[in-house]
Amino acid sequence: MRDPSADDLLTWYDRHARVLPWRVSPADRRVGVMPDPYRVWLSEIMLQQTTVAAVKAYFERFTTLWPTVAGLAAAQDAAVMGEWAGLGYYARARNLLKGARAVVAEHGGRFPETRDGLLTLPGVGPYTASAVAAIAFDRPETVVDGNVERVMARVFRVETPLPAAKGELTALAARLTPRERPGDYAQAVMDLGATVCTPRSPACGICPWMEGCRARAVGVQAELPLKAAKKAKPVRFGIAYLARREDGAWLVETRPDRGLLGGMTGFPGTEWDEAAPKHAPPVEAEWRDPGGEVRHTFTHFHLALALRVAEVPLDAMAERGAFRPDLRRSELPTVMRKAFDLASRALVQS
DNA sequence: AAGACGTGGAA
DNA sequence: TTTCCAAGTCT
Repeated sequence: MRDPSADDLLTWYDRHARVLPWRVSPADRRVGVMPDPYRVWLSEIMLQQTTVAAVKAYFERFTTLWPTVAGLAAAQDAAVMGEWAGLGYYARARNLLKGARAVVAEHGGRFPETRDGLLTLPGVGPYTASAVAAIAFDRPETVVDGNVERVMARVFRVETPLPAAKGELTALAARLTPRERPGDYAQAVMDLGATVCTPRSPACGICPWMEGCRARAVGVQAELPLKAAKKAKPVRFGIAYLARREDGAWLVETRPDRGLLGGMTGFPGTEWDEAAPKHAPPVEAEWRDPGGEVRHTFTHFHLALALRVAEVPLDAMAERGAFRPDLRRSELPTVMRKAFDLASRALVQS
């Protein structure tokens, strides 16, 4: 069986490319239009382990607030973290700022144009460096994301489970990468994976690579790629304390820069642990149990978060955190939004 | 090098 | 309800 051809995929892409806010269409690229490297980089960081649907609104918001890398580099940390809230993997936002500032301070405000140069930026790994080099600068680099791994595992019928198969899949992907139109090609393989060669029930009937697909030939396409078994998530428990001052200010703190929800705004509370939490109220008050609890699942554990709520006077002195009259729900990570919602309902009724 | 690191939508 | 997983990176 002959290998799939880049030409066949590019022809398909010319007709079926998704229209995305950060993308230059194949028709426009053909006449010399190139995307803004800042927008490509920003979109790639946002898209790490995150769906296109979730990214769109954040991308529009960020590019409206900060249209250039210099603008982003000059932003306040808290403003950027607040705008990233809800998107997840908050180390990306911290590295985004570091990356923008590095581009301004160390590269004269222009993005490095090579894979190796891009790799020096914080938050840019092998995938993102290749993607920006290919898409923004038309370098013939091979992008290997989850889509490409899946497509290669099927087309070449690789039955080694991930992540062990990663190197083999990367080599196979590199073999197919063309010298011509590498930017369009990179986006084309990922579009193919996202819209045709999908994880469940791939649409082989409309696939430009159907004829060359080894998995399809023997009917195992839907079983590939194989993946190592996942570990069960433990349950962790904690208590969060939500104090609202008479003037409506909430007691919050900025979480430490490292670790879970690092750099984000949150409500003070106990550690989250598999054992029963010890009480640690951040301010003296008549704490009450609003009933119910916040349930939230992180990447590696389930959280059952009990709440304590209190109304406190204007002169209340907190041992932890600070009262924020201007706190917005939207600047909170999702687990804290859940706590905020539950506490708000409980405090309305008292 | 295996685990940490978020979230929401689909099945 | 649970599981899977989506344009990965860092340590």
